[in-house]
Amino acid sequence: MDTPNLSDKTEKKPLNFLEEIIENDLKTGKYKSILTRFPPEPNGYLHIGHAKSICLNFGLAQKYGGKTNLRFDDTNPVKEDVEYVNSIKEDIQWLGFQWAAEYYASDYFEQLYDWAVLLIKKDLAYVDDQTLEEIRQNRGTVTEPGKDSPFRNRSVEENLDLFARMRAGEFKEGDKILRAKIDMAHSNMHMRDPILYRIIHAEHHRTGDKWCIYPMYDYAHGQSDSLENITHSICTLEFDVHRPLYDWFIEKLEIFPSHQYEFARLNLTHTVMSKRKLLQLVKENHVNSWDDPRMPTISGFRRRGYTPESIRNFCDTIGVAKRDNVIDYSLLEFSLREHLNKVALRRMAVLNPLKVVITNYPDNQTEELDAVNNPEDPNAGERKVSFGKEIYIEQDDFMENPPKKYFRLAPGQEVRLRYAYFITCQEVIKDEKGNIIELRCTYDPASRGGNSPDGRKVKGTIHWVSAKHAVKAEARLFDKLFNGINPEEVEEGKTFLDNINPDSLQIQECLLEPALAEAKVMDKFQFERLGYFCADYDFTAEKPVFNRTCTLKDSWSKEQKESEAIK
RNA sequence: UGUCCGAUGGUGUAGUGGUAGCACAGCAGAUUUUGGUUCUGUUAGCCCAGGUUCGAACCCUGGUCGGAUAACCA
Repeated sequence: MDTPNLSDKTEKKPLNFLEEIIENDLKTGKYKSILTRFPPEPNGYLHIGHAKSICLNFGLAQKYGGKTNLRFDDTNPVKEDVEYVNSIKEDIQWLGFQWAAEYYASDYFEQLYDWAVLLIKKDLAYVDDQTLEEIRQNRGTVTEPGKDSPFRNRSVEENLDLFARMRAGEFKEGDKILRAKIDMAHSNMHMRDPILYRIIHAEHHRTGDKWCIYPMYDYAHGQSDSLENITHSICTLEFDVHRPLYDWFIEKLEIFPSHQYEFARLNLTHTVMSKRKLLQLVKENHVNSWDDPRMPTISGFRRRGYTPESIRNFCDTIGVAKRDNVIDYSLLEFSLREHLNKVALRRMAVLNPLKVVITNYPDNQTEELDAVNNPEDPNAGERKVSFGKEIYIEQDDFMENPPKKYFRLAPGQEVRLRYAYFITCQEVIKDEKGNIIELRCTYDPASRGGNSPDGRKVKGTIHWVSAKHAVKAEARLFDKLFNGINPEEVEEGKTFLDNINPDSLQIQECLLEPALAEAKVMDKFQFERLGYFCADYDFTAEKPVFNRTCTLKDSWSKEQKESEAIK
């Protein structure tokens, strides 16, 4: 697929606050070049919110000639898995980015341990025997200071001994932890002797059973940044209150001073964005998989038919700032359509077929008509489509009693069959229940290709497939997974699951022009007047399966709905 | 209730003491062999109150509202 250059429109964009910081750091010589990192925990699949972070971290590095590391924040073995590691790598690459180096926080466990020993020796860390509950109690509240642990003043020697024995596996989970010795009365709760290490007797997906003590996020993250000489450590807003601690470790350990900057995470209307909830949707089978096309995961969007370009452009368009935001889903779709419109080949397919017999067309005749592959791209060329006496059109394209300004087919009304002929509806055939089952039309042989030599105009052009040549296929039509702009906003006693849209997936048979049977998995098309579709992973030539990525903008049906609403 | 962060059209995002701009969405029109695309026009905004200043979205003070934060998660 061609990838038009979408970057030209970003050239003159004003700087965001991160770019300002970086340009200043470069200008003042604080850094010669920048190094960012994308640090996911491998405990789930990446979602569109991560895409924002990826585009930011990799994009910033690209823009300023720096590099970006991929680092898995794998400090909690019970939640993590290699399945997630692999999916994360695939998603980043699919988005179009390549990391300079691949690291794991677990690579640093030995170094982190040594630094913990150093902190103990400096009397800046101690082993605490309090229970989880006691620790919670003694932490105080936002208005009251906490209380020092009775174990806070253990000797350096005792702490060293205890910590070594923690590592050696002498204690049960919860028996002991290592804490930093800072200030139990600090106004920032994160500075009230934060926990550095806890005991977890679990198999780690990389280090196996080598360790039974694991560093906490706060103790691991900044030091990992520092070890890699990360210059700009970019994370979301909720880590803002962690920054003093991030800086504290760097200062006490006297290591490379990485700096943390926070931005507002992405929120999308009609979507949930927490890994916990997405995991729940998968585990409880509300969707079929992490890459279900209705999921806001990167793999879900990929399977749905989104292009990496459209997602990157979206991330670029929404900008980055520090205020909370909720992005309108339509902006994502705009970005998608903008790209697909340029690159997707046009094809004809009928979702809800209505048979049309052209009474004055020769019985056994078949014609090959020329059709443009993409009016937006002359290089896309043309194709032939077969035409015959019997065709199918869309049920929506005929009305027996049409309203005003209905440009499509109606009794006595003439329309253009795209790339074919003008036809006029002469007769409506119904079954015994009164359902319209067939139309009898006449065609104007002089209008071959879609133009009449007498210059007469028709207002409507509709798509069609030849009955004799059409290929049956499965169409998967998606709607929003959730009702309501914010699915997390629920009444008492309800959960976001109560906002699930029961009609988010509709599977139906459809008819395709034959060229579509030759598609390859993930090929993207515009089915004219219907929307953008992409060949699903389940697609085979024998049984084509297409996902509707999104509909086309449709000012007609919108107008219709409004006028119906008035009635 | 402490600390921290934030507040510009419906939604995002610029503007850093001198005419509030851009995108999406909306609306209206033109073009169109997709009721698509494209093009044109248009509706709509500085949280409030004081202060500094010739001049404030921007600086100061005080409020208000929203968010984060009190896991042995990240």
